[in-house]
Amino acid sequence: MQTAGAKGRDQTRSVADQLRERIISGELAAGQPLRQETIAEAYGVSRMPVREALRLLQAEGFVEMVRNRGASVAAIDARDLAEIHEMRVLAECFALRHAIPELTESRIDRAESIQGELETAPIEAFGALNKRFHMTLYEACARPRLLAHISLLHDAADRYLRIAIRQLDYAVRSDREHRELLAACRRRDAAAAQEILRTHIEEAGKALLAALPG
Amino acid sequence: MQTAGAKGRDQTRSVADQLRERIISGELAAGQPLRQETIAEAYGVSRMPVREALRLLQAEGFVEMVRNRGASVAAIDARDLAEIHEMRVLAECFALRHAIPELTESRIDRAESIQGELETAPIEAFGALNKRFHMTLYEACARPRLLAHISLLHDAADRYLRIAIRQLDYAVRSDREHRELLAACRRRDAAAAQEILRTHIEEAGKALLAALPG
DNA sequence: ATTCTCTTTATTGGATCCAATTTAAGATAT
DNA sequence: ATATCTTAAATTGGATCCAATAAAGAGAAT
Repeated sequence: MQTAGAKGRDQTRSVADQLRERIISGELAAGQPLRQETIAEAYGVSRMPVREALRLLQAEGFVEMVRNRGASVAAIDARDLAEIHEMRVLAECFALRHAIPELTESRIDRAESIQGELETAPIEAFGALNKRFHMTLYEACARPRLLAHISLLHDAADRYLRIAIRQLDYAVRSDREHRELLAACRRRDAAAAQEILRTHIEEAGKALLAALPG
Repeated sequence: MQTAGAKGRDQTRSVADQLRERIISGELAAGQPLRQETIAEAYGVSRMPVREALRLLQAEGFVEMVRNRGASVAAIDARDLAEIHEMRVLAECFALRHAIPELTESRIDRAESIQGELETAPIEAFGALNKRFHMTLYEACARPRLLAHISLLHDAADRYLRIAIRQLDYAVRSDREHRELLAACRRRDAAAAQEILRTHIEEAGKALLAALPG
């Protein structure tokens, strides 16, 4: 009998994925120390895959490591939040511009279906589904490096989202903007789509900032 | 007595830095397998810091890892080269736009001094000095996430640079464009500076593409 | 000769062990 | 009572050991 589902294959990746999710979800708060032994026990593995997972998450910017002093959950602040959304606007508008000429109806249908889920799913699923909606459209641009970059920015943004999500009536407007974006995509109207996306991301940033304590 | 200078502190970082440099320099060719034991012996450390270093470089995109089959130097191709330079234009023009209002004369002087070195230094130093020149200007924008992103893109681009650098009379034009960029910065002319930077990066991409075998 | 299978070998992934460093606590002096 | 020095506990970094997997090679059957 296995312990926590970490076993079976690629423990490093497994531990990294679970830790990342717990950091994004806010279960592990910013600044909280991440003791190797504790994590190892919790997942039923040795300290080694934990060490590699922490190293990986450090490279992704979710944890900070200090030599001989261990790892902790990376800090968050308003400045970083603003920067993430600036970078999202830049990268995602560019991706969308190049995706639109390559968009198939079937891909737009898939995005619309995800948007359908998004509108009925519980609020905890918002971050992941929202990311899938956006990525589904962008993937048509066929730029792996750019897509990986955007994916990371979404994960980074989701840390703030989970903090703010409760007092947020943001979801309603977000849904409307997603529908507008899909319509522009169906028309293959790159200029309009880009403009909708830009304000969509900027407004998301502002809403999160307003909900951020401090 | 120590072996290869890897000891002393933070072996993982040390090994990662040296491997990264050897990949960028082209000493380690694309696709070449990276055997843990071999690298460990070469640097006089055990396999463990090597494993963590490889994991780090994987996250940075310089090596590819397949479960139970080991690591190899990441592939390069024309498509990736083009993507890197697209992303550079996007990120660096944005960084420069926000840096220019914050530029001090002393910072511009520092960039000019680096450009001076660049024009006399041996060709092997071009990549590193070129990066320092650009980063010195951008740092004024005070956006750590963006700067880290740009830094990584420069390293990725340098892999192609080292391949092409020999048959390249690119350096002369690059120097002229750097001088023009500095002049625009001194005038605090954001629009002109951005335009110079955009063509500067685009032309670099084209020159590298032309020199790429295949 | 070729292909398939079995065995051997090389190599990675994970666990445990040891050393070095940092943090915390406790004793002592002022 | 406070500050400082000494010592002990906790924790990380690195090395070695063992197990699991995949590549390579030898041998047999067609």
